[in-house]
Amino acid sequence: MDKFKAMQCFVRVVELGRFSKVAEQSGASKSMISKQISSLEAELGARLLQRTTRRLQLTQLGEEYLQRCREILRQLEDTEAHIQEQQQVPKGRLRINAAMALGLTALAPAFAEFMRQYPDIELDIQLSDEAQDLLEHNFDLGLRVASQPFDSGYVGKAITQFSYSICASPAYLQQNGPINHPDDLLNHQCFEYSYFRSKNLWPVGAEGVVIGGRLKANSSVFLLDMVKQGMGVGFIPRFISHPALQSGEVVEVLASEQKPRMTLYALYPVRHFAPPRLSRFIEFLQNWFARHPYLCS
Amino acid sequence: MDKFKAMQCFVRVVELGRFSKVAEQSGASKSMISKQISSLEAELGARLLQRTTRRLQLTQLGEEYLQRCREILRQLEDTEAHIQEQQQVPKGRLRINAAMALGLTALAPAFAEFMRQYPDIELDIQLSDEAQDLLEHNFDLGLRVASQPFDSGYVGKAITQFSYSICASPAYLQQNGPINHPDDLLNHQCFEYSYFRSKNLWPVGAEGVVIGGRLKANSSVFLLDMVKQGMGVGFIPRFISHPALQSGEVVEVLASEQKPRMTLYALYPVRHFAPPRLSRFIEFLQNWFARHPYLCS
DNA sequence: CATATTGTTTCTTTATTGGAAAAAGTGTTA
DNA sequence: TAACACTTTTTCCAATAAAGAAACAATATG
Repeated sequence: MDKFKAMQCFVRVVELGRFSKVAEQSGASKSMISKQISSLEAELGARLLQRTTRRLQLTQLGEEYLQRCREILRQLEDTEAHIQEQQQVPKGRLRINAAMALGLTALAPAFAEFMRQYPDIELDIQLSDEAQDLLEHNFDLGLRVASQPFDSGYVGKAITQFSYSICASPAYLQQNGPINHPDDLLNHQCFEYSYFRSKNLWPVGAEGVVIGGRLKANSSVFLLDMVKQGMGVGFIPRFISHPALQSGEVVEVLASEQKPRMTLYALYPVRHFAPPRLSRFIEFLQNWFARHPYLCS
Repeated sequence: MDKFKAMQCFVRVVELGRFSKVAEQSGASKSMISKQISSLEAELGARLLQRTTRRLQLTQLGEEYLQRCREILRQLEDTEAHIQEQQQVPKGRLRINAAMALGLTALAPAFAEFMRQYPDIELDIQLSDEAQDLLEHNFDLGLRVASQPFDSGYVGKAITQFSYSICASPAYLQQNGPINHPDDLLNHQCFEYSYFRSKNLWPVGAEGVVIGGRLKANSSVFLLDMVKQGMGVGFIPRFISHPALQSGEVVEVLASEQKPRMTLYALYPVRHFAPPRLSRFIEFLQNWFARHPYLCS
């Protein structure tokens, strides 16, 4: 039996509260988790968890063991991070959670270049629209645009800022008339983005414009596509619209108006020693976005 | 790979200085040790030991890793000892080194009873005439009659005291005359015991008697056998002669003379938490000898 | 330069791990 | 009280990894 794995498993079970959750989350089978815990108990000669099919309860011994397991595992992690620190070539696995739209657009080329630059680091990228709990899902890193405040226990590091662009297709503008002033938006089909805090208030011009239109969606990528098809005007993050703007498929209007910016944050659990692969990745991202300023302008 | 085992192996290799020594000592094959170290290095991505066929040398990284390994392993041991502490039934393995003569005589029935009393504890008994280095040979406990001072880093706990007996066979005494006074020994075949510090000076009577005879051997068990066969007189630890005295095969002479005593010590490495099975064993031995005082009288 | 010693590699055997599915347990609900 | 929904545990089989023997390679020593 691999005792460290078993200990890790035990800690995880306590954290998530159910065997099956640990199983699906760690990509192992339920039986495996059960066996790990059982063999740990057998080796110690003590029951760690009092379990019914409905409830898991730490025994007194389990409680004590848990504390010590955590300490030992932390120390092991620190040790390995410390060794890695002194190596030229970082290696290991990074499990990253990122916002879907980011992953599909701005981050993809950055990830690709990172993989070229660090051939010994494996990536496990999970894109999701909802911000996932990093600890629960065992992520090393989350990449999120700042909206919700960070949980304590996490470090949030600003990576870059993104700007928005107001886009329409040339054909649409031809048909529906130009947009030269924020107030012009009132006469246009403006798409609403579901996750936008201010809903149908676009923060452009002095005090914003309350837009109206027939389309509302929860995906900026989807909205951009509708813009391309000439269905209306979108308030689209520049990192999404950038390629389409370059190719001329869509054009930007009200470019000189002040629009809010959003900040991309890297979130990761606080630790004694962050594994070097993680520090490197964050540095890399900051550099990468510094070298690709058009996404922010 | 079982990282825990590998770390243990690594520490051991550094302690013993050679792969092959660890192999034979731990009962594994050389290839196993080699693989353990290699896979540990592979996982860390760093070389721990610079090795030629003649010399092992810790790399700088290896040195640091070693420290941390030791710390982690110690903590793990403490944790398990602490858990065991709270269990009713101690379990595990005890690797014990004992003096050959002790094991063959006094200790054998004690071990047997211990095994009956603690069915979940395995024993690995290594009898040897030379006192072995406990750490090097990975013993949990050494049972030695006090002679050499204890190394620092070890705890020595007195278990019991043994007395000596001066023995001869009835037939021998019949032929060679009785022994009623220490000086009578001068006219008898007295056996010399090689490991005796004072060699041919028997510490009996006021200032001892310088004995003479034709037989010298390094085993009291062997000497007793020669006594049984009527070849002469032996200065024999009582725990060895006891059964023969009981059966009448040999008789004791000069029983009322003062003779030195020797102390049986349990030696074990100092640790934060001694595993309960070890504490129990030592307690057990003390009790056992308290219940069998005839060995000491 | 031969030799003895030691770590590594290779190959085969053996033991262990891991997963799918069935079974058993447990609290809830009809 | 019985059916149920949801868990953990067990069982069995396949895949994987560990372990050992022996041949191999490397290197200080005399």
